Amino acid sequence: MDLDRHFVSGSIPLLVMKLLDEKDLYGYQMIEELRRRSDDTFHLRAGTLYPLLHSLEEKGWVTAYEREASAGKPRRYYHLTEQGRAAFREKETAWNAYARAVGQVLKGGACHAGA
Amino acid sequence: MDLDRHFVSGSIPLLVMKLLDEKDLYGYQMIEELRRRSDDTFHLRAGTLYPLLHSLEEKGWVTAYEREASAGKPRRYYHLTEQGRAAFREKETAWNAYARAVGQVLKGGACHAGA
DNA sequence: TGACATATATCGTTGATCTATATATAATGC
DNA sequence: GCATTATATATAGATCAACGATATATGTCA
Repeated sequence: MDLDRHFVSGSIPLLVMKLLDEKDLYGYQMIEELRRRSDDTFHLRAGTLYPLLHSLEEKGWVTAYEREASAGKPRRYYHLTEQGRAAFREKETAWNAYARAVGQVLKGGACHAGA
Repeated sequence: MDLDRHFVSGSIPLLVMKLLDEKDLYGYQMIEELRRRSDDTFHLRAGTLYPLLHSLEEKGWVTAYEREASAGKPRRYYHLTEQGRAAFREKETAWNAYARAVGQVLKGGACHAGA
């Protein structure tokens, strides 16, 4: 990724699965889409994405199919399975809990209001 | 850490430095404090914290001094230097940018409002 | 012809975090 | 008295996500 590479860990699958939750995409497209949606904050590397997609496929979270493009190499589209969608929801919830907790500490947790 | 260990990377130094930005603490205390402030979300491990503190010391971001406790082993307190405070502010800004970008993508970035 | 964008893919390295283990002291239980 | 647990610090080895580098093939543009 970029920015500060040390905030990244684990959130890349989350972001990629979010894109696939909306519609099928091919790899290169995900890189561009992620860059666009994050206002140029995320620069996902090909060397990071493709192995990730293969690992998602092994887990049964995505399936892949090839389709010819009007020009250039055929594109490999990825589709999020039902299992993948469930995994995504879980990851999303976990991220929200995590980000909230970090925010809470950074806010100056000295006083933490109960409920 | 815990929760989902794959959201953690890089945020531990941030959280630890946040605690030290308020006052000097010893290691064991940081573990307890972080757990408390995050409502039991963060379970920082001793094997993670102490090597981290040593690396912060090497960078000149913290200094350490020993002080006797009323009982038990003497405690090693850590103090955030001016340099450390500057580094913390930077990390905090980077985290906020990162978390915001993730949130933006998760919100359903199809339409991204300019400005 | 060479450079560049598109598009997918693999390999070796780095490095943050984890688990396991070690030390020492004080309090608690048997 | 002796074992266990909590306090407190510390190191070593393993894991694994992400990185950079590299390889491939095609199409476009100069």
